Amino acid sequence: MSVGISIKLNSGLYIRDPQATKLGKSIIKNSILLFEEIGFEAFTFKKLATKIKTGEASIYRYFENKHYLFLYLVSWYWEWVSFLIDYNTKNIVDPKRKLKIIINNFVFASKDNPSIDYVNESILHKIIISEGTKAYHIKDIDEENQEGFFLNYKQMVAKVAEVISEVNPQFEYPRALASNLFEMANNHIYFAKHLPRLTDVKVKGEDYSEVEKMLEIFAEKLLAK
Amino acid sequence: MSVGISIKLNSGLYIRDPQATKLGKSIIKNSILLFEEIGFEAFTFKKLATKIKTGEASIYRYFENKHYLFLYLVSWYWEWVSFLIDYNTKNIVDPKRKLKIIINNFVFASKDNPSIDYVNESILHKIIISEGTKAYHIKDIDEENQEGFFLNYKQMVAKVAEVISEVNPQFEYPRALASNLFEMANNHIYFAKHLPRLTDVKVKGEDYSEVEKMLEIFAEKLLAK
DNA sequence: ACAATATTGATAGTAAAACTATTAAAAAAG
DNA sequence: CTTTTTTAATAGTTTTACTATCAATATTGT
Repeated sequence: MSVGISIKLNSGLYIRDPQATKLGKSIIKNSILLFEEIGFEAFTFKKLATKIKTGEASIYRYFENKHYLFLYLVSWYWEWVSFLIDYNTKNIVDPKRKLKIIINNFVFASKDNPSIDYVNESILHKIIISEGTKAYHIKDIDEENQEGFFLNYKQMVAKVAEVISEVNPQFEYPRALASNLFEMANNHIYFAKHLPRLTDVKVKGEDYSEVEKMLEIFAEKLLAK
Repeated sequence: MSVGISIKLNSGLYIRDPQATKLGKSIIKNSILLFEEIGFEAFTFKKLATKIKTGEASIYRYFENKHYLFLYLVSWYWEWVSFLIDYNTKNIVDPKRKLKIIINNFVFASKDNPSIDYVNESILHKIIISEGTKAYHIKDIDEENQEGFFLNYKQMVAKVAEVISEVNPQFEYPRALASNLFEMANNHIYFAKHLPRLTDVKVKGEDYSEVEKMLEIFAEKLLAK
């Protein structure tokens, strides 16, 4: 039985709603796998089409190009983390505990029972860690922002910033800390794996607990009164 | 008169040393301008060749491809910031003052008298802000790291981490804080300009002083004993 | 159940990007 | 001032990024 998660994303991101058809879901599912396998640069619609045994043109009927498909997946992730935060902080009143849970969700981004079968959240998380920021480091950032393509990220940051302000209403940078904790979580998992001299934490396999601990200490020190 | 800065970069980054010839210098100079004008994705060797009135093939004699040229420029920036830190913290003993100067260099990355005429450091800084992280968010990260292509970043981070440890020897994350201050400087200038709801600071034109202040406060709180 | 409509699969084609190769002309070095 | 290196000009190949067409298949509305 599904827990009833529904991920609604800006309809400007796609031409045809991929969640509405079998082929669309296959595009989502397999693009996540393919981005992880070969990386953003080498990813092409032709390769994806071959993988899911359809024509290149069929994919173009769903997404204008690789960038929009990627942004769709990244937006999905932002929504997913938002959902996790809501789900896991439900009925918790202590803002410090809430923030700890948020940090845990930034770092692990996982949930025991999977939500939507055609999205492998764990692989999606890996993509975000290695290249998630490419979704918004683009020349057309202002036009796309105008279209509301980054609302999911902003809403998630606003949600976290609110908790931060609850922890310490005097803290002047709640949004900056929120986005920084999110970015740091991804960055330092990446650094630990690939450029270890840029960090002090170690990760072994999927064990990111040192990253989590570091973020907790950072947050605690920054929000101390 | 030049101050005598010499920027030495890993020779694996290029096929022929661009600093050694007129055309090479023109490639450096104009690629900085072109990356800034049209962005990483739209940048091609053909367009660059047209801009500097040479053939595409001539550029391929200097750099294997766009990625290596870009990495060359980003490495230049890392070296440049390292130089600025050395230059501006010379003879200063108080580590807290040193760290303030480092933060100032992360945010402004500028120097009154220009160093090398064919590199516009101010435009290079803009490129780093908008897309610098693309240099190391790549599929071949481990192979390229093996080749030493990120040593300039690592050395810069090590240098800053040392100052951080001087400020507070008990602080457990000197490298992570060093890389984070650098990344935050770029990120929050970008956010303030393009995705303002992801930060709390404002930038007006080239005035990044709010970013600087935020980083100072972050560093101070994190390093308080 | 069946006609109307929408979606797909298969094929083909164009324009630009990402290179490689060749050779004559120009520049630099000994 | 001749040998060697470097560049300019041209041409060609493969791959990417995308558009168009249309018959086959699925979906939907009654």
